Amino acid sequence: MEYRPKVTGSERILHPDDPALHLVGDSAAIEEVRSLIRYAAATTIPVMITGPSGCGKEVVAKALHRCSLRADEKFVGVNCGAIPRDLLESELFGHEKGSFTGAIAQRIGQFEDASKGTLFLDEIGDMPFDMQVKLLRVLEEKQIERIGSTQSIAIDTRIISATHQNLDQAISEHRFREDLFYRLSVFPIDIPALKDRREDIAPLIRHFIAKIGGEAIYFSAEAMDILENYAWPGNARELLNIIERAVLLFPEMMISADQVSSLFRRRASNAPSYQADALPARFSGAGEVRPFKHDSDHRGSLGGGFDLKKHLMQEERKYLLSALRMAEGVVAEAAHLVSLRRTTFVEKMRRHKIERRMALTDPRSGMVTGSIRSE
Amino acid sequence: MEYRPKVTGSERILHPDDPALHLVGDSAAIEEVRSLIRYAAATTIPVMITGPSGCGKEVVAKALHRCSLRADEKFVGVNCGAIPRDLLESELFGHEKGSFTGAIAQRIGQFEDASKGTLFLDEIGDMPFDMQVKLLRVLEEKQIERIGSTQSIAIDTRIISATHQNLDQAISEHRFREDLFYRLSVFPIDIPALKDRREDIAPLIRHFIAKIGGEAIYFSAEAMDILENYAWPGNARELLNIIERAVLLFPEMMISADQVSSLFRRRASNAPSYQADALPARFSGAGEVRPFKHDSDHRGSLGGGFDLKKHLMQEERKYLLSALRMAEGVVAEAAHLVSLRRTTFVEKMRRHKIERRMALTDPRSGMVTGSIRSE
DNA sequence: AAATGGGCGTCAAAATATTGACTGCCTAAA
DNA sequence: TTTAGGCAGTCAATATTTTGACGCCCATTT
Repeated sequence: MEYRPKVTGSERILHPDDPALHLVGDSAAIEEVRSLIRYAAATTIPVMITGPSGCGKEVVAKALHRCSLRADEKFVGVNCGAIPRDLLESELFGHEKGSFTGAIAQRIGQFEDASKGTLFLDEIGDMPFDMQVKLLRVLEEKQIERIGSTQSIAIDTRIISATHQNLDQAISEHRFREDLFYRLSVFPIDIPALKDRREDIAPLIRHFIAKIGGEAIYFSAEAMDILENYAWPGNARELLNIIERAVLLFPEMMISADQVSSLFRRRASNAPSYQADALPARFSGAGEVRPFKHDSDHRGSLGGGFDLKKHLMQEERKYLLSALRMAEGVVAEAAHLVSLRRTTFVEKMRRHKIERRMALTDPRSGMVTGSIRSE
Repeated sequence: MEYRPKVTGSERILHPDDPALHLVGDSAAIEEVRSLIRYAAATTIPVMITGPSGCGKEVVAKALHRCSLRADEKFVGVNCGAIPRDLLESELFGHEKGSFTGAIAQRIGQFEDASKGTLFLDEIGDMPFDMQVKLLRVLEEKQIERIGSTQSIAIDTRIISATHQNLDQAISEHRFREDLFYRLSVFPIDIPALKDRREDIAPLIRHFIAKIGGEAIYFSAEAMDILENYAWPGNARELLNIIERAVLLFPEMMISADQVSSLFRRRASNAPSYQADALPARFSGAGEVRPFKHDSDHRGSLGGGFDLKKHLMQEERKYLLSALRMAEGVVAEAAHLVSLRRTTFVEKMRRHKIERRMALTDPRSGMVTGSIRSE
């Protein structure tokens, strides 16, 4: 909604790469994040990005990096929660050859690697307490020492940290150092959960579909309803996963509400290694005996939730009606239009309970030829 | 569809209704038009809107009116080209009772009607030469006389004119008065043809579908390609007509490229009065004898361009593959998913030449669980 | 008025599709 | 090693769909 003038000319000193191009969505929250990024990009003060997991904290960090003055330098990311506790120190600061068991060769730490650039400390809330101490010292002295070395190396690294944890609580529980917190959170950016900015869901879906790049997919109106009203506990990442599944499962299809539901019901066997472990459970639980010979056909759609025959019938019906309308009720021509024999068309009409006059209920008279359109 | 801001508060003197809300599209051209409108809205100088027919000149005029200081006054439109030449004077200036044959009663002209408001003179280029003289005099004197009256009435009307003609040429051919032109075109706004701002096509399509309001429609990727690359000689109006047809003919459907083509091939019988005049031509030309027994199925799609059976087969195939992928290649479960008997599913697979392993060619390993996504 | 031509609905034969039964394979449990 | 159970592939019986032929109706032309 915001209107930004195009600066085609010369200047543009500051934002070499406008972050609006990298964040998706037009919600007030995202616009706010955008302007925070623009502001922070002009500085090197430490930025703390908070928000539930999967809401795109790395994306924001990278956008910030890319429109900062360090855009041409390295962006290095470290997931402080994912790296085993005793490797984290080496990961961050590096080590000299032989400084501990397994230290076969010298190794440059991420701080050094990101020198002049940006270091992104993800899940900082999960950093072990003793590492927090070391990190704080480094930040204060602006220099590091590799493990096993006594030589200090000056660093000039912009720190962006992120966490999904409530650090206030972590501090009060003494799991996180308050002084470190204040040093990292000089400029806080909070990203709300996806469910609190539902306007962004549709743009994100479009973005993901385009980004994945394979065959396109389309969602029916009801399907979009479901997607926009889901709680998205996994936020944008979960949405991406769902869209990836959808593109894989339903390429070049119009995805119905039922099918969207089936996307959420994730398959029992998640790990591809085992193949049979979860399958029996699926079957034992579900119906199995199922006495045959229901006299009619419309059994209440089974496990999957959708029904090929029903779908094909609906599709056929829509086409029959379209053709009949195009032919203005002339069955012979309608049949011709969809490459059917007239008699076949008639039979199908009977099966679908379609009557010729249903094609003629056109409320509009003709095309608008006048020039002033009153409403 | 029309949006009128609630002026609950006090201020908001200038743009009570931002035109961005009424113009669709983000092309540079439209952005330019928007800022021109914003500028002109603050004044009462005459505005001349030029551009090919159907490109939305009335829309622009209304947007301008609605965000001008006269937004609360009347907006009156007159199509100078559509009104018979001898009625135009009366239409614009009104007449006294009995002033000419047929003047049964007194009539207020559009100039008076639009007093304090905005008068939109559409297709001004088609205005008869002698009317141009009279119009010029009115503009210069800022007062009118009803036909058959000698009383002058002061008017305070903002004039917006529009034409699809090249007025320079009309002037050089002495079909249009140069002095009138200069009086009307103080502030010119030119709207480019739709084909010169193709970025606007997709937003317009979305806008029209929403505006029409009925059941939604969807376009396949190739269908959108066609729509975006068509020349649109009728500009936005033609696009609207096409979308109206599409919504009517293909409600809640995903519209294929073939179907889009059929939207353009407008029906031979446009006038509903005759019904049989054009049909014979369509039939005599097309194939009729067509010796049966082509050994295979793929006969070259007939008249209409699309083929229900083929479509249903494609649809079926997509569903079979989806189900098979969801079931990770387990036919029995795939069948279950789409509510088919296993044997039926197998038969369909054979017909479609689908093999079980086609479901297993999944390039991605699993979901991304790490947190830093490199690209 | 009769003839022509196109369209509509119906029907029974012909073409297709669906289904349950049967067989064999494989794996996991006994 | 045997057994049990799930699954895939095939086939003939059954069910459904498609199709050409026929008769009727209406409007226009001769």
